[in-house]
Amino acid sequence: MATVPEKPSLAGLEQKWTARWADEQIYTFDRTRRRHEVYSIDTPPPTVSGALHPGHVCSYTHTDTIARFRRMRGAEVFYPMGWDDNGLNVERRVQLMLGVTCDPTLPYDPDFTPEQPPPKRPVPVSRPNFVELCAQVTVQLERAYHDLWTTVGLSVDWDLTYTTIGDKARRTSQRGFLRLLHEGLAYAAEAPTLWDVDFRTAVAQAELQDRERPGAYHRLAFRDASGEPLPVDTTRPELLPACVALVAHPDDERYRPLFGTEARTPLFDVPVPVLAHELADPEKGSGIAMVCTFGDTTDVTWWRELALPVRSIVGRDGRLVAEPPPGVPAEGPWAELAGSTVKQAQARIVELLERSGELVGPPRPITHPVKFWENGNRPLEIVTNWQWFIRYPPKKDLLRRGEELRWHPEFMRVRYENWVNGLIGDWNITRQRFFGVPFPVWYPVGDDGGVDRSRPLVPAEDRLPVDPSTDVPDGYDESQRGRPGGFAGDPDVMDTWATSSLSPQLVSGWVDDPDLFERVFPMDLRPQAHEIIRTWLFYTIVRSHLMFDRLPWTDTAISGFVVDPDRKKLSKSAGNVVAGPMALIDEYGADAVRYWAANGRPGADVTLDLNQMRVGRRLSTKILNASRFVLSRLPGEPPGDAAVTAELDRSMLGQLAGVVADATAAFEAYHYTRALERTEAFFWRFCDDYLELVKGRAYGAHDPAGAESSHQALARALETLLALFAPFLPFVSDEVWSWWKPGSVHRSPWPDAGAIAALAGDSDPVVFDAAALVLGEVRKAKTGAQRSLRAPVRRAVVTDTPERLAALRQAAADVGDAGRVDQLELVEGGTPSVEVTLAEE
RNA sequence: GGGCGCUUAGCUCAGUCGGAAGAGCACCACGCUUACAACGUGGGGGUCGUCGGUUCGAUCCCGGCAGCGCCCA
Repeated sequence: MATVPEKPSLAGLEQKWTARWADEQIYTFDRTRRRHEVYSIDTPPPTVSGALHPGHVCSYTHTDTIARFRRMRGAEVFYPMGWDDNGLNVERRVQLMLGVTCDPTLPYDPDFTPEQPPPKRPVPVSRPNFVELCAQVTVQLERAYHDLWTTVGLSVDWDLTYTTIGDKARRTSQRGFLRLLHEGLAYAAEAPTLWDVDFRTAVAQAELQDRERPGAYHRLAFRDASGEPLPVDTTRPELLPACVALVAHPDDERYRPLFGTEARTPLFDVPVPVLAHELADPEKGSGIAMVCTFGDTTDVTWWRELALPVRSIVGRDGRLVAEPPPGVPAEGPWAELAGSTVKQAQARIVELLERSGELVGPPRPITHPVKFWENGNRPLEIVTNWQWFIRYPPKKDLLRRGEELRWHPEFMRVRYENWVNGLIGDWNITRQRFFGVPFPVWYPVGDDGGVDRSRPLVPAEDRLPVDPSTDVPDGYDESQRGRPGGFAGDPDVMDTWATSSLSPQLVSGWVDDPDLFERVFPMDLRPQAHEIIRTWLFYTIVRSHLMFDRLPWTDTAISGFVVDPDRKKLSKSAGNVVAGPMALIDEYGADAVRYWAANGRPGADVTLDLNQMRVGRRLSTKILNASRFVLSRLPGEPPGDAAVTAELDRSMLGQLAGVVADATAAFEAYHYTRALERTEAFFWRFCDDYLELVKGRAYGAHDPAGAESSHQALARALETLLALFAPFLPFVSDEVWSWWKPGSVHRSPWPDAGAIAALAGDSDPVVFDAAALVLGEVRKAKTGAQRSLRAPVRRAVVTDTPERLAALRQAAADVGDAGRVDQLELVEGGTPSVEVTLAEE
């Protein structure tokens, strides 16, 4: 029988149950189960950058409630965790924490230890040293994440944990790349590339951000074919030496006569063609624009579509290159520009133009959007560079995949469609960084010492993962590295998304565990935040489409983000420090923090609301106390065949069956918030009304049959409510479960609405409602008279319809007990009322 | 400039099929009652952003506008 603590408490439940769940392997994936029995989750690997905030807890809790529901519903849940420790975020973190910077030209120093505290000026270290430090830092940070996730009660199987920089990730990533390469879906090209001059790396379209920046139109005096002045507006006069054409709109009457003729640039006197293109905006500036290689993405489009030559002037360091572009003499103005930064070059060239009289009027200041890398500090430049690309499938195919996928909430689908429709070019997966997955590629070095990028050397798949900077291609030896007739490794690493876009393949054992892969792939659920629909979700669909011709999962649940109340409310309230997630758990308990999180619907932003956490804590306490009461009333576990005979009990169970049906349907549709709401609302009615009404009968105040009926109803209702709460409040629900049941509630079956309905039989919901209503009126009378709720009632007269009175009559004795009513009279009549006369004091 | 979402009590939010506005918190009052005073019981509190349309009837459906937020350009 139940062993109920004298004074149940929430204190220490997290440690107690976290340890026990781990010991008993409650969440361990049973890999003997077949695909149709499995529910598999493609968990977002959090970026290991060190900053944990309540937002993490929120969205991961959402997923956990779904995982727990599915597990109780009978599915074998495949729920891994991953760490995104690959890429630039980690590099930046390491540079900051340890005061080091990577210099790939340095040799490895096995004895290097970072200075403490980190020096102000970063110490250059070799690439192997740098990668080593990245690995050390991520291990530290991952431990903190692991502690938070277990304390908040995520039911992940930790044996399945992966990282995006580990061996398996590199194998998966490199194999995925090689497969696409063999099919011609990955290719290398020397192409204009968005380039961050500070971080010295290429940037993908998805990582762009427009920022409003001040600029100025400068009017430059070109000359047309007949030598007449042709003023052209530009915001980037420094790119004049890179000018390869002028364009205007085909319908622009002002410039139509010039199409097909040549103009000459000011200062440099270089001939450039005047051409027509729809993208030229007649409203913008002079209506005729310089095409430079390359000022912005429109330049790239013009350059490609109009088949223009290249005159590159900006180098990868953001400075003008030493050699002038073709057609521009090295002497003269170029000599004054070479080697200067873009900013310096602009000032200089404006001076030169003013001196030559080729600047028309003063510059006109404007504010315009400029493209930045989302992590960058200076505007992006466009440089030509050798890069690896993944070829996108046709847009219609990608859109069809978006339609196939079930989105929760539905409206998030639009963001995917908008993104696909706006795609330009292919996916550049090359990053000129250090801590990432290298391309598994070498190139032959010709006898002249030149690297031949057109004939890449690739390893067999069973050699993966390889690092071309230390490994050697088949048929060569290390002495031939960089030598004429030898080989050279590809120096770059992949974009971190090129790895994380394979997360379903990575966790499912695509490269090393075909048996597991069969059992969990394609997966069921991709939970993630909305701001990475255009990156992670999109790229994952692209990879799965190209490699498997199918969606990687059937459903995606998109979470909103946590809104900081300080930003909305008092911004300067004294001492209002935003608490970290661990501090919140310490103060309110993990169940309470989860309760707050679960109030955020899929796709909706969640306000960080400490009050909701208090409410969650109160609910948890209530569950302890109510359970203690119920269990202390049961003389033993009621026999399985004990019938529920009292109409009040059946009415309550009938309503509970409805709640179970609702909660189940809500969960199936990923509306966990609604499932919680329904459960919680019923639970409070169960406590406030049913427990009060049934108390006397359960004590045995009347006949044994009535007592037995109440015992059976109480036991069934309690176990049902604990199970309904289990996905949200895993700690307190398993605590109570352990008082009287074997095993864990989290491996127990989800309640069956049909079975509860069967127990209730042909029950009438009005019995419970009417009894609760009268009890409420009796309380109101006592409160209004400022009397104790124990105060006896001499007489209560209930007026209502014959039907409702008939229902109430079934629970009359219970109402009398609970309200201490001496005489309960039922009168048929028009206007329903309850008249209460208290006994004399 | 285009798209999406939101706007309901002081606060955080529900509101299903178009049929008399809901919960919790906060506030006020009362009550130590044998599960719970870290509690319970009850009460007050609304022009459902705004203007128009459809309808016998609109928080709900349609259109315009405003504010807030996000995504894209």
